[in-house]
Amino acid sequence: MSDDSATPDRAGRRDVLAEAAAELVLREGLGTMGLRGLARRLGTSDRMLIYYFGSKDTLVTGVLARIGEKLSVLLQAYSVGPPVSPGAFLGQVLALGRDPVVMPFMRVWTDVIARAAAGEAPYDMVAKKVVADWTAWIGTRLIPDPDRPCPPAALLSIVEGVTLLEMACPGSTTEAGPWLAEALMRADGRAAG
Amino acid sequence: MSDDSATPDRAGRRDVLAEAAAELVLREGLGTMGLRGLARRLGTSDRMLIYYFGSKDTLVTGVLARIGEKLSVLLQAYSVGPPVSPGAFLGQVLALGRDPVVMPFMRVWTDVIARAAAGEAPYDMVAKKVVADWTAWIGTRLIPDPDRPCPPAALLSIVEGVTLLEMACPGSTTEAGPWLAEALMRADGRAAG
DNA sequence: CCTTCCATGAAGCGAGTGCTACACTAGCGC
DNA sequence: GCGCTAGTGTAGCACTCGCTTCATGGAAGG
Repeated sequence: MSDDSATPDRAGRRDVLAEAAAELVLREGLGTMGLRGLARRLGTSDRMLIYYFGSKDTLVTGVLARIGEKLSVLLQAYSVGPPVSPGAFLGQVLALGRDPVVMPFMRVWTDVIARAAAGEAPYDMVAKKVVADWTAWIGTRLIPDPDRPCPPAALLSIVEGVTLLEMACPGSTTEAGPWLAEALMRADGRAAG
Repeated sequence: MSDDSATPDRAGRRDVLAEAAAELVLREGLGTMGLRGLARRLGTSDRMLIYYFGSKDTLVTGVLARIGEKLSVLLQAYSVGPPVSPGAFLGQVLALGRDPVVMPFMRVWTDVIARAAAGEAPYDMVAKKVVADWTAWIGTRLIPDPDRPCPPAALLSIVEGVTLLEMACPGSTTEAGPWLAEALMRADGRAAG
C-alpha cells in the first residue's frame, strides 16, 4: 500500500524534488540544507519535503546520492584514458578540480567529509561510502607499482586538503597544486629506480 | 571604567575560564562549544560566559587563540633543528601528528579550517590567520630551493587533507602518510637535478 | 451524490541557540 | 548604617531547527 509503486506520481515528484535540490546544493553548497530554507528555494514547503522524503536525513542522503551519480557520469568521460602514474593522476585531478563544471562537486564532497570529520549525521555515514568509492576509483586509474604501490588515500588526501584550504582561504593554494603534481611526477621518475 | 585593569579579578577569572575551555576543547573537540553545554562542563553558567567574554564569538576566538599559544610553545621544541627539505619536513610533521600530545591540536585546527570552509563565523576569520601563521612557520622550516621553491601551502594542504580524512574515516590514511613523505623525499633527491 | 484518499497549507510543538532583564547578595568606601 | 558596584542565579526573549497535527481542497471511484 505504502510502497512507491502504488503511487508512481509520488515517487516521480520526489525525484523531481531531489534533482532540483541536488542542482541547488551544487550551486550554493550544503549550507542551504535547512528544511525551511531549502523548501522555499525549491518552491515548496518543509511540510512537503518531510512528506516526500520521510526525514531530513533520508533527504540529505538521497540528494547526495544523486549528486554522486551526476559526478560519476562526468568522471566516466575522464576514465577512458589509460592508467597513469600517481603524479600524472594528481595533475589531471587538480586540473579537473579547476574546471567550473567539476568544481562544485569537489566543494560539496569536501564539505561532506568536513562535516563527517565533525561527527555530524548523516554525513559521517555518507563520507565513509564516498571515501571508499573514491579510493576504489583512484585505484583503477593508477598504474600498478609493485615496488612502492601508491595508496589511493594518499592522492585523495591531497585533493581534499587542497580543496579544503582553497575553500577556507581562497587563493592560498594556487601555487601548491602545480608544485605537488610536479613533485610527485619527479617521484614517479624515481619509482622504478 | 570598564577596562580590564580596573577589575583585575575579572580578567583573571576570564583567563581561568579560557584556559579550562581550551583544555576541554582539546579533549573533546569543537563540537562542545555551545554556551550552555560548555558552561555546564566548566562548572559555571552561560550567563557567566557572556558576562566575562561579551559574546560567544569573542569567547571562541579567545579560546582558539589560547590553544594556538599552547601549540606554538609545543612547536618551538621542534623548531630548533636546521631547516629541512619538503619531504623530510612532511615526514616530521606527519609523525608529529601521531603524537598523542600534538594530535588534539591537529584535530582542532583541521576542524576550524573545515568550519571556515563552510563559511561559519567566526571560524572563517580565525582560519585565515591560522593558515597565514602556519605557512609562515613552514616557510621558516624549509631549506630554500631557488629552482623549485616549495609553497608552504602545499605541505599544509597535505597535512590538512590527511588529518581530515583520518577524522572522517579513521584508519583510511595509515599507509598514505608514510608513502607521501617518502614520495616527496624522492622528489627532494631530484630537486637539484 | 457520496465516500475516500492523496496532496497541501497553516499553525504549532519541543528542543535548541545566543543573549538579556531583573533581582539579589556580598563586600567596600563613606 | 548607606549607597554603590561587582558577581551571579533565575527566568525569559526571540529566533531556528526538524517534525507533527489539524484542516481543507480536490480528484477518483462507487
